[in-house]
Amino acid sequence: MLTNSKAAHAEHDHQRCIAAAVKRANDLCASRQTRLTPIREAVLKMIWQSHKPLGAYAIVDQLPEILGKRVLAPTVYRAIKFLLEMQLVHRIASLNAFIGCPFPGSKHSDMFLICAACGAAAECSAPLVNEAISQATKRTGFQMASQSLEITGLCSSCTEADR
Amino acid sequence: MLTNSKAAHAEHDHQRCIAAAVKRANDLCASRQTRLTPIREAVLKMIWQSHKPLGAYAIVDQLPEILGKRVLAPTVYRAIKFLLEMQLVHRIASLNAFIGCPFPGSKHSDMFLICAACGAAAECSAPLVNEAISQATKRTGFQMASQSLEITGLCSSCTEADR
DNA sequence: TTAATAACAGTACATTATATCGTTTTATAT
DNA sequence: ATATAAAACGATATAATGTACTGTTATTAA
Repeated sequence: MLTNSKAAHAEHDHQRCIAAAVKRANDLCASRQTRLTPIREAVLKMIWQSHKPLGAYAIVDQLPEILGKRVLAPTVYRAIKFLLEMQLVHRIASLNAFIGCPFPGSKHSDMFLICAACGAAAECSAPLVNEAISQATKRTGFQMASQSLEITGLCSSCTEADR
Repeated sequence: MLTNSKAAHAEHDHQRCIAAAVKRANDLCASRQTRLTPIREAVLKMIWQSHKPLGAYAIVDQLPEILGKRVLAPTVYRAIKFLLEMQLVHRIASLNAFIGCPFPGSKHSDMFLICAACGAAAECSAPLVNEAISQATKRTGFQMASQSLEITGLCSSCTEADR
């Protein structure tokens, strides 16, 4: 199973984590001839500041720290829209919040493991889950276009912390 | 596979469908010693008016037709909260909308098949999917508490209509 | 009947998201 | 290099969704 749950739910060099995400973003935009403008890059960095899904207005509030100037909600939403289209971030519907995608650019339907204690969310690729969903869906005659699978609970770090 | 996708996505006697849902609700509330008040019943009926997930403010707007008087948003949200707690309705996070539950009272984690064409959503129980999710989740050390699985696409009726 | 609890009415407000329009910046074609 | 078109942004306003809180009414339990 491919997963970034270790990265999301445990200690790691997060500055490097952010830098890698920005590099992937730059590469992706270059290959698609789209522009990772300063605002878009700042929003992406902001979202990657932690592994916790971040709301749009939290981005609005905190963006000056990274961007050096204040921007308004529509600007942030425009940037988010772009990042979603580039698949650089995902929207967590159950939280109205956004999280960085570790595998940008390629089509994928992963599940998200959202920790109710620490707030972190891990994107987790589970082929068998997708296979089961695909089969179950087809069997009803439904033609699937996209899926959203969000799991809430306690991540391994927070479970251990409990004991 | 248990599914109500036929009911949701095809012609059927919908008045009976609503009546059955209200009866289940009455039974459930009786057995749990909670009250299906006129407002709660009206909200439930409203949600069951179609198999399309209904937004809270759509309920506010249309409820007078069923209830005979106007109620405000907090009242509707209170009723929805109760119906959610009784598991008489589900919230579709990706739509900010609510849909009647055909199997109320019992704990279950079903997938929702949401048709982008007709708007109908079908709750669909898929044990193999849940099993796969459970396994994949456990393997990361994550302790699952709840899940939300929403599929978007075209239902069989709308697919056929395409041809 | 009274006290406690649950449900509701109403106001205000918080949060999330988008429409619109004018301006600036960037890319493209001459 | 310059004109033109397209993309991105700034700013205002407002829509849509959801909740906090206070006081009142209805229901239940003692």
